[in-house]
Amino acid sequence: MTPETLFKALSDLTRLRCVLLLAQQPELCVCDLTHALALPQPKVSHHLGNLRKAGLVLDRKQGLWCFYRLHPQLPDWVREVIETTRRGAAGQPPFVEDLARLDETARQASSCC
Amino acid sequence: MTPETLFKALSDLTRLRCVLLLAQQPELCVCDLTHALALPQPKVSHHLGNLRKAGLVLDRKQGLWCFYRLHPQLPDWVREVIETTRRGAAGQPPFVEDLARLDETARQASSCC
DNA sequence: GCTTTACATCGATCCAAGTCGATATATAAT
DNA sequence: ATTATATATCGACTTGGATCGATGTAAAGC
Repeated sequence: MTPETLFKALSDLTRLRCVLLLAQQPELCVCDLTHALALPQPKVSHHLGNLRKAGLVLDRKQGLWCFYRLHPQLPDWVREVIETTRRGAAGQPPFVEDLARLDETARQASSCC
Repeated sequence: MTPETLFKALSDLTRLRCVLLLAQQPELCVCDLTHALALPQPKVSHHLGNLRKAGLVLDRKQGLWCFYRLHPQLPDWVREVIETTRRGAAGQPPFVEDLARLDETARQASSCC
């Protein structure tokens, strides 16, 4: 994982939003991410594919759903960059809204998975 | 300074190399950066302009030279991301070579400024 | 004044990559 | 089998942005 790979991955807002959500949850399925980000499913899926190719996330298929999580073997400095960014971005749009929508679907148990 | 702005700025290798060099020096002129990166001057200047527009660096004109430095009022989390990256990238190409070339010109006093 | 040096900008080209809609695949349920 | 749901992929279009060479600007020295 080179710095260039990491920053290219995080330079797109959709991917950044995915990563910051995944940094707060053990794992999330595509439909939960789609709802949290309020974006078309193909768009989210496309960017998750990019993150997978970049080595930032790992996916686990279970039945109909596909759960994504941060890659468990990320170098320390990469985890640190993500965590620092998460703290720096906390409270700012659109990241607050993403978390709010995620919490909402979790609380309603209307989650698909 | 939004996370998107920061990561877009750092997602280009030329800009990342500039920032990591500037993170280790109080300031550097364009010609020193050009030598350290071993890249055409218009290319370096162009990317420094991008970094300036992104609010990551500040320039100070003095006579014939233009000195760049990291913006003194960067948010803490931005400085932390840069510093973490610098540590993570230490010892890897092309960043080691950049530092070596920078030290070389400094030691030879063949520096233009 | 002229020349040299340092830096920025312009114009043109080109490629990566994001977006969107439609469709394919695959699993589960009835 | 058929249907529904979740996800991935494909093709077409479009845009942002990187690259390069040439030129412009501005300061310093002679």
